[in-house]
Amino acid sequence: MGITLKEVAEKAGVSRSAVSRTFTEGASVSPKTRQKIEAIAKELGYQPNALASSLTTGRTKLIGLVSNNFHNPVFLEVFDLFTRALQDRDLRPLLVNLSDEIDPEKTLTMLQQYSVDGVIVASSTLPPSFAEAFHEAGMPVVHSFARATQSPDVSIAGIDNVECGRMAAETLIERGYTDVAFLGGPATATSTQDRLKGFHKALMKHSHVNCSHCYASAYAFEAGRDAMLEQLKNKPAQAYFCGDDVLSIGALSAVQSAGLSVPDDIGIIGLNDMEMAGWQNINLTTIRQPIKDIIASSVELVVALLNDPNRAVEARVFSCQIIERGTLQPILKQ
Amino acid sequence: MGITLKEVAEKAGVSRSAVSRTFTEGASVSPKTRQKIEAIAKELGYQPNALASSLTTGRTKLIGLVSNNFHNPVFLEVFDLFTRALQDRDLRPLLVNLSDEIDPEKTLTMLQQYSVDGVIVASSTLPPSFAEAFHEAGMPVVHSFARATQSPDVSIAGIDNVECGRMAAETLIERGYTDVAFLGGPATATSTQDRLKGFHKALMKHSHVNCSHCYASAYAFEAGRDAMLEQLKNKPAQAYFCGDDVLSIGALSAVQSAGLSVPDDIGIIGLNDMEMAGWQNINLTTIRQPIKDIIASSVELVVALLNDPNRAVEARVFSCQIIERGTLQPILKQ
DNA sequence: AATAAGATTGCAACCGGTTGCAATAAAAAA
DNA sequence: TTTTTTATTGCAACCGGTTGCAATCTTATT
Repeated sequence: MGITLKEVAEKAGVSRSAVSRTFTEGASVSPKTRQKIEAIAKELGYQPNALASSLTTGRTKLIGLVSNNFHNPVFLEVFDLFTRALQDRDLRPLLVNLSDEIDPEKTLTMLQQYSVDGVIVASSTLPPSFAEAFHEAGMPVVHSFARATQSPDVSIAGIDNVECGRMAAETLIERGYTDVAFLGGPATATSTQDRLKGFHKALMKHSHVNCSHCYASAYAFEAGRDAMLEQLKNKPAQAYFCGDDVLSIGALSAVQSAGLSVPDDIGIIGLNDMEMAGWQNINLTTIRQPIKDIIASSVELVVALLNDPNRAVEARVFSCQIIERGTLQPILKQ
Repeated sequence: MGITLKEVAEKAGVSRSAVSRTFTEGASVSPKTRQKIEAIAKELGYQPNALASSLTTGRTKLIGLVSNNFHNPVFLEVFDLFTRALQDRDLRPLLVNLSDEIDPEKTLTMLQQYSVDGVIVASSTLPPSFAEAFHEAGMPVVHSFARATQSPDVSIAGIDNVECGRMAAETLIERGYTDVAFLGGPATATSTQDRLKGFHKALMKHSHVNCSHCYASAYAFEAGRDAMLEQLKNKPAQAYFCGDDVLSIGALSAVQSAGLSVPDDIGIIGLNDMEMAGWQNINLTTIRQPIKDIIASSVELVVALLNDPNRAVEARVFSCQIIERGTLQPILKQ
């Protein structure tokens, strides 16, 4: 389809090596020949074939971007940030939609066939074994939004979900709620488990506070709405820490459907601080996860990893912050 | 990094050709040798290198998925559907985030360097020239959500935006509104222009109806909100046809902030029927664009195009449908 | 001007596959 | 059993580049 090295070389009256070197950073070519070659290349519209060169250089500049949540609006932000960060470093995201996959096997072979330079697993719901499978196959991997562990088996970038659970609990206590609940995401997700753990642990110290929990089937609007509707059938808690913002919005909608008001009847606090949380008709009090930093860090890590395959596995954990909006009672005056 | 053809061939005591043929659909290998080779390949963990083979076959199975709107939630649905449809056909989406690019040049060379088999431009705001640039470079291209023309220069799949404008206008008239407006997306987008055109044209026939229009700077929440806030400073219209759903939600939020109610004080009708439009706390009356069909069609088209490069350029135009929810006055009794 | 040091260049082999062609083997027909 | 026909296989060239090495050309040094 395109012009090849050989054609340029012939027209320029030089060897193929010369042309190759002209397009290779730091290779030895005299200014004179480089100029001649560049002129002819431009004239012919020559573009070096990245795939062919990857054969010898061993670099494709392809990064597998693997995710499984295409129903949570926060992931649009995630994809935006990832694609830009990768493009800025001259890397190309090969997007993999895992929606129905459980097994890393198929994805792994595909990524191997395309010799991606590295893989980023962007998900808080996939089990650690998923990223580990890539890692064991010898690929540079970063698991973004993964469980924060001191010594993970693959490099991770994310937040300490236990700590987030604690923050949520203390925020609710501060507001004077005495009957609170955790409305988590999928029970199997590490993020859900950790948030619940931190939430419980912090509430232990406050024996006067009643605490319960339940799960939504996914980090998605309908799941949150359904879970909250279920809660409303019996006696609901005074305030809910929801697994994430989209769940919160689902829950919010359920509460409103029931003719109750937020925060007067029921309080809600989310997690993520996605763009929508700040929309004035949602106005969700939430815990901000520093998505930008996590993603910048993830890309940085995967690049470092592919430059030095023996680099130690590393965990980058970012702290979160409460964003006060309108879905919790105001703080109690002491 | 990986096991190569040669290693498998040596261990199996056959030629490299034999191994290659074993992994090539429809190639001639005896069942006996195929079995032997497959066993050894599995044992060694051999994966054929897709990029190397692309050199001779001329097929990479890579499809450039080019978009510029990572702030409109409907595009999460779009990416979900595209990635799945492509994966189902054993194609890989190479995602390109155009957010800041105006010029197709850089993207074009990148896609050429990676020898993508085809390109899908998913955007209703990019000018037609963008997709045309790829087309002129000889790539199979489909422009999804493009302006519907009888004879486009590149294949397209989308809706007839003029017709949508008409539908919106007639819907508003049916409800008895006599002072209506179009709150469009970016004025430069063909989708905006066409929707306005159809809207105007339909209203021409109803001289008793007053009609105006304005533009939001992007298909995004804040843009819609800002535009509506601007409207509210003066005397706003009775009902607005908003450029799309996310603009509608922004507008909705502005109306509510102003202490007005929808649909009692101001009516709103959107376009797209994205998932969120159906959320019970949004409940937006809108025009459904058959995203699924458009995307399925786009992928079908690009596949057809790459199987037969001489295939005629084709336009696939889908019709839309009003989805009644709660942001317009009920229909007038005759 | 002669020599040494440094730059530039082309050759040829290689990256990991595919494929036309001719040679060989197996199956079918005579 | 011999001859045809058909299936399988390996050889070698090729896809579009890169790179170590040795040859050649420049430039600097003495």
